[in-house]
Amino acid sequence: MNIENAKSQMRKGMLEYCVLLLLKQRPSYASDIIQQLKNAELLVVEGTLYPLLTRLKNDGLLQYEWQESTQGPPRKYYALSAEGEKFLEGLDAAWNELSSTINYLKNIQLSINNQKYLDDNKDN
Amino acid sequence: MNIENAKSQMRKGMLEYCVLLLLKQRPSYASDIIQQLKNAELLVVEGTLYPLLTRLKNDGLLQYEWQESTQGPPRKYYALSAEGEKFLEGLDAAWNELSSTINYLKNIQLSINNQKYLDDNKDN
DNA sequence: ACTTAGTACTTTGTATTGCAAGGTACTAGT
DNA sequence: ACTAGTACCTTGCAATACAAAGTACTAAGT
Repeated sequence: MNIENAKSQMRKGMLEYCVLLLLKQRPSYASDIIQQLKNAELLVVEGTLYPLLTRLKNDGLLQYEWQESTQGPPRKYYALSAEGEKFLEGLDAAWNELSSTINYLKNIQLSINNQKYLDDNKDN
Repeated sequence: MNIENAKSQMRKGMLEYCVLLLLKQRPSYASDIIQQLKNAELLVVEGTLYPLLTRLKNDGLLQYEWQESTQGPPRKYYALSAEGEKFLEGLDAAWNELSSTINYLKNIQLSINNQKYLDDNKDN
């Protein structure tokens, strides 16, 4: 068990949210997204991102259009669809829920828990 | 693609963190943990939790001891090991990172991004 | 024209993990 | 015995992050 694997698991699911957040702000192509996430200190590799983008597109949450580049092959610029925007609102809600759950768990007062522990076991 | 699956993916990895947070506060057995997470609005089922606890124990992050119950079969009370406490500190750091990454992505100013977008494409 | 380097997109195979469903076992009350 | 309640465990499946390897296009140097 290493902490890297745990972090990778934490990223799971969050990545989808992060990518949609980025694309809400402006259309981007894959390598650009990877760079932006790197700026936000979230490391993602191609083998993760490309299947994710394809999946989101197949689910109707994203659209793309090809754009020429002066620096190499053409790029697929992805952007949120209307459905994608709605979906993102759902993820916002999910994130807020999860975030407050964890803050709740981090902040439970020891005294309260100890009291509950005593109550639960008073008949033993 | 439904939002429920997305939420489930978000929970992935977080669950491990939540369970360790709970166990840091007091030793608990599986059904108790499920109930506590329910109170925190995080739904978890047996088929998820038991393998997780076993895994954490095999990795040396948890210990357990059997305790008699007046209400049924004996219970396995799990508690953090010393190694588990260290690991939890690592997860705390990972959570803080992820949390600030997402807040960063949520708060990027549109104006800044639009400017960058124009810069990136000024030669097209 | 050929080669090399850089950029971009794609696919395959593996490991991890959440979850539904079904199973085992212990205790207490009828 | 039998039933209900509680607790623990296992199996099989689906979703997904990631490493690694592959394809294709452009531009620059020879």
